[in-house]
Amino acid sequence: MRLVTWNVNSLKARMPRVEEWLANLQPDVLCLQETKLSDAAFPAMAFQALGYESVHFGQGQWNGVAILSKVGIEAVRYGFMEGLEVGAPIDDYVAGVLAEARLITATCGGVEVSSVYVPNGRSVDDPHYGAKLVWLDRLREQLSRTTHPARPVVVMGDFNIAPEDRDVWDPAKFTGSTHVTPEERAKLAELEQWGFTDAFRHLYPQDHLYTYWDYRAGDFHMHRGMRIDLVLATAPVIDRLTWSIVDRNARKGKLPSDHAPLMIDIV
DNA sequence: ATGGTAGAGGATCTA
Repeated sequence: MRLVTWNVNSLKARMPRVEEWLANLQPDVLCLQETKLSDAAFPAMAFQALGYESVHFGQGQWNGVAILSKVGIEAVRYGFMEGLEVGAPIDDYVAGVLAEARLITATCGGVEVSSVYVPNGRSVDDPHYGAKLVWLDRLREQLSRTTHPARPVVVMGDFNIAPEDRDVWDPAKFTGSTHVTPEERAKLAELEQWGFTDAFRHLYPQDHLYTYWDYRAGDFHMHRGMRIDLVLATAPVIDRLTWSIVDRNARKGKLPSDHAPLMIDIV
């Protein structure tokens, strides 16, 4: 079974690349982030023609997450449940971020899959940064309420967090920035303490392995990237894990996303 | 010189 996560940075702009890539790689499950589409505009029929069922949680203009599957889509949940309370007290701004289209969950082929687009945070002195930390608390609480680490669970997507300094091309360049702060990394660590393993890192300990490269200044060709797209998987999935890869070829060529697809295969 | 590009929408905001 092949599962993939890909921040496409506008599915409208990326659809030709996504269709070509799907036909070539044939994953069983594809999680998308940043579709930037309303649900009405989501091209479910085009994906159906390629053999995929799909569910989408969109809001137009920004955000938007989806799950495509060839192995069924059951028990779909859109965003967060009511009644979650962990994390700092929230104001209207944080509540607004929590309500955005950044999380969709479904069961595909017996695996509980979530496609996540974690808030960027912008800068550490921006309200968006606080909202990012609360968002990660809510994700953990929802998982603890709705599932269990003894079950096959995968949370994959754009976490907008580099787990370690070696997950950015030059740690010195990121001093004082979001994506690398101890607070963000602590939220990731709490998810791992609950029962997740970083599947790609579990297989590949090497440095200089990235999933995102800024469009600007030729960063991709200069190997100036960040590993901020992750597959978090529980032990029943890690036990079945055979390999993982970042498809850098999808970052090349005409009109690429700034993120590459991250894939895992499980037996 | 705090730069650069891409995508939203149609002036700037977001990443």
